[in-house]
Amino acid sequence: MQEKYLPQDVERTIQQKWAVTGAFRARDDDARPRYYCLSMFPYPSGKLHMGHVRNYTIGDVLARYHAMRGFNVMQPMGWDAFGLPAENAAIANGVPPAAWTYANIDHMRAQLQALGFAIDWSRELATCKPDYYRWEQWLFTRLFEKGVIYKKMATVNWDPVDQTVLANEQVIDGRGWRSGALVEKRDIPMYFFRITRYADELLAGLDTLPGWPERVKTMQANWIGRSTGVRLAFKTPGSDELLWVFTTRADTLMGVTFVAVAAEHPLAARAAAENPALAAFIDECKQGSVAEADMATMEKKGMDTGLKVIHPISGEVIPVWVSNYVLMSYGEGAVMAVPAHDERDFGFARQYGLPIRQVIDARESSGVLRQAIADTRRNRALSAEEAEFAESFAEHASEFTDRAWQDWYASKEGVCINSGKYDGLGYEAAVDAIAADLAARGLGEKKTQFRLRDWGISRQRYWGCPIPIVHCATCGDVPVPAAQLPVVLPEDVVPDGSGNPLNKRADFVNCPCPRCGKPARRETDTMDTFVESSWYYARYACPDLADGMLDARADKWLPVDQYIGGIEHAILHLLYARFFHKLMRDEGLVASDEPFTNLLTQGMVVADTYYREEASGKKTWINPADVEVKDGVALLKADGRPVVVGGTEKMSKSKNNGVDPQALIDRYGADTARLFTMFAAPPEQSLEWSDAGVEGAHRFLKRLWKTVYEHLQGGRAPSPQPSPLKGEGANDAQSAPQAINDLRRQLHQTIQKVGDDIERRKQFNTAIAAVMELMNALAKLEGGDATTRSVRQEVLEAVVALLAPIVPHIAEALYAELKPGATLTWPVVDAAALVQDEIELMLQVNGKLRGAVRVAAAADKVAIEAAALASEAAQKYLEGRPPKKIVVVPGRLVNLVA
RNA sequence: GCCCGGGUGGCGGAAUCGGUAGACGCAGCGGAUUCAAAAUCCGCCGCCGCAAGGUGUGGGGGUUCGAGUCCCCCCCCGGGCACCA
Repeated sequence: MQEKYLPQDVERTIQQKWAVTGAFRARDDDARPRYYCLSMFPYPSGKLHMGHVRNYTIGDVLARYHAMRGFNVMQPMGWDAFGLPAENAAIANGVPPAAWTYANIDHMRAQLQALGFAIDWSRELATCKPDYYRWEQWLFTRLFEKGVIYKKMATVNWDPVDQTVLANEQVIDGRGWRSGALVEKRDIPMYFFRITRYADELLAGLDTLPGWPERVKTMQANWIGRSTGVRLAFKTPGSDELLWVFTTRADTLMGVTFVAVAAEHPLAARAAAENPALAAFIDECKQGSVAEADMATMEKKGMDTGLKVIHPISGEVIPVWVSNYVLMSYGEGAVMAVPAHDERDFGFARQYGLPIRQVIDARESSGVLRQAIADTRRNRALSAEEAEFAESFAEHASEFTDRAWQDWYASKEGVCINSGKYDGLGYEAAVDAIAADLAARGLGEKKTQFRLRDWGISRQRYWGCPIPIVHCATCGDVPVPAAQLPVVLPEDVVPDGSGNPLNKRADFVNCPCPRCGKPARRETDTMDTFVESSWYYARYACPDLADGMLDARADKWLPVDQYIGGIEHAILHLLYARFFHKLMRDEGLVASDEPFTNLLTQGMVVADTYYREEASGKKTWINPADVEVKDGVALLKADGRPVVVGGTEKMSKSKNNGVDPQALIDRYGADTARLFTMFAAPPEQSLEWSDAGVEGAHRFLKRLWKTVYEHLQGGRAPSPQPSPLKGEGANDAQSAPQAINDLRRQLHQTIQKVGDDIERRKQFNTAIAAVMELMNALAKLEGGDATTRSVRQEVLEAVVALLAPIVPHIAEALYAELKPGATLTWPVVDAAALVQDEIELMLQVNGKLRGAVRVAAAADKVAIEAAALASEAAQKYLEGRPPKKIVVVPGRLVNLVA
């Protein structure tokens, strides 16, 4: 055995051994229980960043742990290879996206291999390869024929200078990222997946996923946004036409003071025909990006159309306004505005001097007021501000000050007022009564509405999976027949940033119509890259299948037992993948309803961002590795001049703040990199990157190596003894020294804890800490007698096994020295070693910690109370008076309440 | 703006079911070893205080014998918002 720990040597040797034995091959015909462990595949952006290392180490720890416990483990890897960054690189460097992508894949694969992940590389796939996307196209044509995919108009960001569609990310402050031109909204035809047809099932399915984090399920449920409300109509004077709106607050119908419609609403267009000012306003609304965040934060603007509608119950005449805060894509593209009880309506009404009518009495539900009332009841004096507020609320609520308003606007708790016959009704009763009255007049009904919209997948981009449709003047949109698939994307193209280069490729565009044979045009839009990532997990089961999308092997491996990926995918990717699984199920391709049984959402690895701004306003992002921070000033290492500090953000290509883990691996080895990332923070929490602490992880591994080396200098000791351990040369009645029994108890407690931390809690930092504590305790154990050496051997064997999922190279090398020829398996807890005779309880007096008492482990409440009362602390703090009450928490503490 | 998380020493974090706040590690300080340094080993290390003791988990209030943990209000930071992946 080498005296010194040389990670590079160890890792090279062990990795070669794994390669030779095919250690990570997942067998389709293995009868043992399977464990399909999947980490989200990376976008091949160039090199691994710390987020990848973290993600894949978590997956690897779980995969290796389960392998040690006897599971047939599959851990595959692939490449989410289509996407925008490849086109950006092409624009910047003139390299074809295909060549750039393949080069990146080769480099990143080598990095993953250097990290020693237990990946079955025989299942590797890349989504940009025709043998992968062919089946995506095949499924597309099937779904198109079924009507699950359809075509309609949709709004995109249009850069009028570059003459191209922009991604939301490419719109910065309402301008195109390259041209700087003001972005416009433009309507173009797109293909849509009818995900809304599955909305109910996607929502209900969340309840069948106990292995998913609650927060992810909540986010998805809110995203789907099922709401029951009322769809109701306002009549137009002098015509049969109806203006429909959807509302979840029909109980506030009597408080409607205006109706607001989206700029794209047909009614607005009609009014604008005779009103140039209105037409100009509608045009103005078309400026800016389509991103919802932008829509929601922009200044609310509106204009009176001059049109009037009639309130369906009161018959009142109500003005119709056009406003940019109403979205055409949600509900009916029109809302009934109740300024007293909706925040946006309220703001709008105040801005334009529209009337506000309170129709819900909800003062008790006010948070601020509730607190004030509670304080008053406790006779706490209110602050001047609170008192003033409470008073103004009580007396002048109807004056609609901004603050007072906030205290009733959104509540469903109050009862109707100022609402005629509905006065006094609560939320549900009022909605029911109003819906019934509307139904009787044919002006409304209860309706379930979803926030979720159909999934538009057309992208006006080159580097993506071609949409397999041919446009024929005679036959219309014709799906490409299965025999003619795949529609292959030419790989020799270099985009220049002005539109989709496929349009300029006659050899791609021109083709005969598959139906009538006449000359036709191929669709040049490609698919959203979320489509590829929605089914890759299934393809890993049969990546070599040449004549179908999936075969029977899919159900052998699916659903995925453990899925691991960034929290940033909590909604979109995970919802689309769940949706796709149901589409594949309904095509008979898989049997299960959900793709991922257990989900671990790792927190983001974040890092500081730095940039320099050019005169044009364009920002150049600078990698933190190239920046030096001195006395709070950030300087570029290259030129020593300052750069702007942009805040801490998710590591990303676009902000260029990824930290390259390669330096870490080169210097300390993969095991140190893995140990440190697992030790730095629990997986679900975000991790602010810093290099400090890596040394500590490396030191620990060196110490472990040295401890094993020194122990083995005296030869291997025999296997662990059965409990209870006997002392050396002692007779049967005499037990081993206390120190040895204590260490063995700690050892078996640690085995228990580490297994629980990995398997149930999925918290590896505490598992590592427990092993470190055990090693610290071992270091204090002295002596070279047979019993001591045997326990030392037992501890070291266990420590190496417990760490093996995290630091597999060093673990395997040390295990081979400790137990030649043996295979690493998970250590077994010796229950007898855990037994304790005496325990220490904390002693509190009036809830304050005042000391401790030692009692027998089996002591009952009476004995514990007696011991507590007899203690020094009790004498001192009770001053002779008997306690009023004694609280005993078994195994923990005793509290004397005086 | 809306939805979802988070906030604990100088730093990363621990405290799993309401029961010893700060495990483990980093940094720092002191010591041993060394010609010296690195490496290594030992010890100290929330804050105030000489001490006794007090105080302390973003801020304010509450429930409880007992609150980092539960409830109410507020502040700050991160993620997502449908064309970044």
